Amino acid sequence: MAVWLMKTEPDVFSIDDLVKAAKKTAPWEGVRNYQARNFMKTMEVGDLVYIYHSSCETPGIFGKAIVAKLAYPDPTAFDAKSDYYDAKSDPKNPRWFMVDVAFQEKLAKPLLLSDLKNYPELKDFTLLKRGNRLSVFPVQAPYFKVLEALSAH
DNA sequence: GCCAACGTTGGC
DNA sequence: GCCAACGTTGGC
Repeated sequence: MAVWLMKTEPDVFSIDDLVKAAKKTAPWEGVRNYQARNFMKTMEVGDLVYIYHSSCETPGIFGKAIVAKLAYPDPTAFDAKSDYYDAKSDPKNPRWFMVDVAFQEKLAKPLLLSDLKNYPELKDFTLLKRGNRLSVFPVQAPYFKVLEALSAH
């Protein structure tokens, strides 16, 4: 089982929105970055996903989800009315993909970015690396262990 | 293929 | 709102 982190702006889609979604499952639409897309294409059903809230008052990891469906074409790329529309994505050769994620849990104690920065063992964690803007990336085992330990407190 | 200009991300 | 960092675009 692989572990991932996916960012979302809670004003747009939050962990609470995932709780409220039908079957507590939602398509992770709107990713328009090739590296993030490529990571989603390698996800497997059952993989763990940390849900991170960005561009908000208190950025941090607020919950966990599970990959519920393998990557498939993101239909919003073909919808001219969507914010995520991409005229250059050909339906016959889709450019953008997404997975479905199913809610697993909200963290009793969120892992706030401001707190995570205090742990030297997370210094090289992708999330905390200078200039990191990637919205989907793998969480390596050592960092997974630290995050699990911290969220268990 | 280079690289300047531009757009986006995201913390603060 | 600011701005650093990064990705993408497009002229050459």
